[in-house]
Amino acid sequence: MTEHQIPKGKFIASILSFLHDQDKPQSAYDILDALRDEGAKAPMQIYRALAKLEEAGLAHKLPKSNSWIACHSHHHDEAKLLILLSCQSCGIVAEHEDKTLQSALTSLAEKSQFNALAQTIEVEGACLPCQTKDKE
Amino acid sequence: MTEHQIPKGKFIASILSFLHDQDKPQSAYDILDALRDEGAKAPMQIYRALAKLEEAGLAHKLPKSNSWIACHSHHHDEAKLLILLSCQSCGIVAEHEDKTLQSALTSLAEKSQFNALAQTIEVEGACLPCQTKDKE
DNA sequence: AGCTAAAATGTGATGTTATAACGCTATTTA
DNA sequence: TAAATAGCGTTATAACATCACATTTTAGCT
Repeated sequence: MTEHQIPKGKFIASILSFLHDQDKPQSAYDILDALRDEGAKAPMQIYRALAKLEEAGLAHKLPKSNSWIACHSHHHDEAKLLILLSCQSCGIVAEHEDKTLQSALTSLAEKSQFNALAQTIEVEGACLPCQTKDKE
Repeated sequence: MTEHQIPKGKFIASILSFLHDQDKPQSAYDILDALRDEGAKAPMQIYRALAKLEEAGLAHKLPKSNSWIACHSHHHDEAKLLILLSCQSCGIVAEHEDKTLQSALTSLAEKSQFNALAQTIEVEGACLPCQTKDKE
């Protein structure tokens, strides 16, 4: 069981490190720009690396906002459902897993005889700081 | 409480009717092509109408596949969470609501003090016919 | 080491999805 | 009717993503 090993590839480590340094999700083109120094020239180079990172569980794509974050937790060992609470106001993303939610989804899928793959769910809303901020 | 009224707008009715006729999600550009006859010429016309339809709960965007379906159910009266089971093989999408899932998400959001907006969750996987088909 | 097959990479072109911006027209409201 | 608002048409452009194909690197073999 050798999960979470860092896949090999030219830009893998730089992307991971760049994403870790950011507190907000980055688009593939943001990443591309950040890696010009290291020789990145074309989007394909970034997308290829992101695909590997995602497969390895080391990065997550936010499906609604077409951007990526590095995985900040060590919990995804057999996780099938990752919930990303994404603040529309400030961009911060919190990663969660939730057994209840996961089993509810599993049982819904079973009832529907649907074979669900591992999922990332992006929930948009407002984080606490922004809720209070926005009331001003 | 005047939900689910059809919003006004030149292409609203045609889009809704077109989407209803399709058994699979359509991209904005698919819709544009389908509505050439009726005078549609630019993507903006379609995106504007889709935004209204979505807001009215009459159409849903699949966040992972950037495509739209008409709402096929009448259940979204106060729904905050819509689950779309989307078959990667044949493209069919089933709409579900699930109280357990919804309350699990609500309680996760509360614990995190996150103010979640109404959500559409796209779950990718394989529908029953495709599961059996793919075993051949 | 030398060979080979597979995997990874570089790169230009292209495809796909979505919005900005701005002017015009129709409708509502004062 | 004048002003304000909402809707619409249109061009251009931004933003996101993949195809296709040549080249290089790597891993496994003898």
